[in-house]
Amino acid sequence: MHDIKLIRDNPAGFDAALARRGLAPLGAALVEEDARWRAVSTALQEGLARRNEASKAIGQAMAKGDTATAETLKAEVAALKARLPELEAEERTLAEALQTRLAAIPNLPAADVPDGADETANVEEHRWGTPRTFDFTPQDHADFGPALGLDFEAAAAMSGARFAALRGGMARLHRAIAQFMLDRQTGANGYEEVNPPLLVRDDAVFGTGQLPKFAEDLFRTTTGHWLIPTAEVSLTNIVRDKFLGEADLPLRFTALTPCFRSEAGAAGRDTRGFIRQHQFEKVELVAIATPEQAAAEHAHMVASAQGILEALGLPYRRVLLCTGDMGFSAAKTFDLEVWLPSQGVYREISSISTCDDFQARRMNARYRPEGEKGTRFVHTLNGSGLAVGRTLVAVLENYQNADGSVTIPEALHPYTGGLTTLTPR
RNA sequence: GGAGAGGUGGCUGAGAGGUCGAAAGCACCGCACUCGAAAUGCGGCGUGCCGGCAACGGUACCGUGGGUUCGAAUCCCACCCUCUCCGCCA
Repeated sequence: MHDIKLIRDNPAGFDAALARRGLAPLGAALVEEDARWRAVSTALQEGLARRNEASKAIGQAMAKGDTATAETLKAEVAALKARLPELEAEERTLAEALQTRLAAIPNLPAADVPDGADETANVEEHRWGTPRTFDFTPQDHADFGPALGLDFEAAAAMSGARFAALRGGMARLHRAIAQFMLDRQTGANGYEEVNPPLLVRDDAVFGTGQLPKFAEDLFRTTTGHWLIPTAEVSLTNIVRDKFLGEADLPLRFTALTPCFRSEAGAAGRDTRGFIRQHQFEKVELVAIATPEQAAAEHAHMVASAQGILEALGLPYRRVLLCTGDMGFSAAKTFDLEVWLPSQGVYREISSISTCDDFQARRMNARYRPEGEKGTRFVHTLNGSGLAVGRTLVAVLENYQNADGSVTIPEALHPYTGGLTTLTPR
């Protein structure tokens, strides 16, 4: 959510930032709407002030037993009051309209984000690891996975497309990956483990920015709850409506949760395999920071996610997203992309964003700066550390053998109960 | 699901139609006392919005939304949440 006061002060600057995102100018229209609201709001406040003044006088007159004066004033206020409901209604309508417009505008890109229309303008910043040279043609996990316990058929029969059942060693490997990640993030990386709600209300999803614009990407229950599309929603909303002390910051949260996405806009994309599912698990990282801490937290989060890939020996690259490829709430985003030998490309496995105070405004999350009066909005950051399903795919493909088996990376051995290889049945 | 109790400032907690943005205590900040500290005393201390360079003024906010009234933290209605007991249940 944007601060109307900043737009009021510099509508041209606001439009320039929107243009970087490929959006049409809105500044002038917003400023005009804001001016109309303020005019009505001021008129309403003046009316209320007069009413309050007179009511107070009535109280004093009655205390003195001066009923005549009291009755005169009562008539006066009654007349004045006839006008107030209209003003109130108008003020509310205008305020809501302005809020609705503001709520639909994405965050503005940070200054150091490269301009661009789509992913082709993203900037590769870093590469780690050398893709393995195979002495056979590496296969797609969707082809050799089923023999190892990746059961798409059974899942399709009960749930339809974009679902899978993991069985036997495959399920164990998946669980091992998740536990390994969670242990890393709660250990040296300093994130507090959270087991959060998976069903949340409108306000929570509005707070992180998935609502109101992206309802069609989410699943909704008959009770009106939303299934979280990412634990970013649950973890970030921990601080909703809070006034934090500066000494409490930064807060770091992590959670291993299922994520649910309707994939409404992805028809036909990644229909084979385990890459894009309606339901998947992810270890999410969230940080709540002061504006001054945010950049360092972003770097720490990136390092925390990269550390997983490095420990698993999975080649990856880090990409700085351009203005046109960023999500709604993000001011600056790094994607980590893991090497998939069957496709011969790097595929997104983590997205790590700083949202400055955009989400904090939406959920009213503030802190009291030390040695300063008043309050400020916190900065929020989120990132995957990592997506478990896609990590499973990366492990399968990068560690596959000519005979259709998969060697489990050593870092996972403490979690696999002695299992070191997945062997076709 | 049934019965009951309750949601007030950072915390505890009073207030039960008017001068209540709200007592008191704790916490916090400033000043005094002190070599320093503790203790003590004095003062300050909510948030949003609008106006103002500012001092400050106005307005809204006592779970949320409506209603009654000249006037609502206080009365009425609905909803949300918390707690206790009973039932059911992983």
